[in-house]
Amino acid sequence: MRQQTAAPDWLPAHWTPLPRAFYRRHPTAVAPELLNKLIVRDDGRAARIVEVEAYAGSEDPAAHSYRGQTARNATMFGEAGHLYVYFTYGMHWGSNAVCGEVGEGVGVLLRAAEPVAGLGAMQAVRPAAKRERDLASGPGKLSQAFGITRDLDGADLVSADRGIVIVSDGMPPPEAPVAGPRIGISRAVDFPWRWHVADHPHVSAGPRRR
DNA sequence: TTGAGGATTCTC
DNA sequence: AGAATCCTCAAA
Repeated sequence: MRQQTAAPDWLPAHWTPLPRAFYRRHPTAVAPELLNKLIVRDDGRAARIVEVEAYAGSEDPAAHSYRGQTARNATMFGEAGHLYVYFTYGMHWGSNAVCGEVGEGVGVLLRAAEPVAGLGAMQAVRPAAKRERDLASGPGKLSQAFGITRDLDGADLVSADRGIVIVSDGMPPPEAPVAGPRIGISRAVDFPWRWHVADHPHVSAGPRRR
């Protein structure tokens, strides 16, 4: 009989986890295709991904993995389709989907999403959010809205072994996603490796203008 | 052992 | 514009 990973029983019927092969490619190929996919937790929280950035390991001076594997970035060097969670600025968590082949250290940062279910639970853990579009319109906000911290580093987004998964509900990626420079980095600042859904209100505010 | 910097967010 | 806040890693 055919080997197939069973979808978790808490997942709505028409929400299909993205397969391992989806992630096992270069992050610049994966990133724009993650737009309009859904990130989902086993308590019902779900949000549509509207902004992402690719980080490409040894070819990318802005990547955490640029100088090779360390304790912090070890998950990035593992199997594609797992969640790489990092801590920064003393208080914020960032969530990435590991891509490529084992050992490459590449992935896609999930920068912003539009909540579609479990908004009450998100608001409860995002007290600073005044409006719906404040819930997950930034990498730290998205992680906080979904309760993503160090505990979930390494979670498998394909099997949903730890109650978090990325799925398709049938909506395709945008035909013309907006590409541009990544935000908040100090090296490789011109790589046009950030993509977002055009004119979407849940995209992050972007770099502070000077 | 140290300390600069950080894939940010919030409030003033 | 400035503060918050602490982990990581290279070694200035």
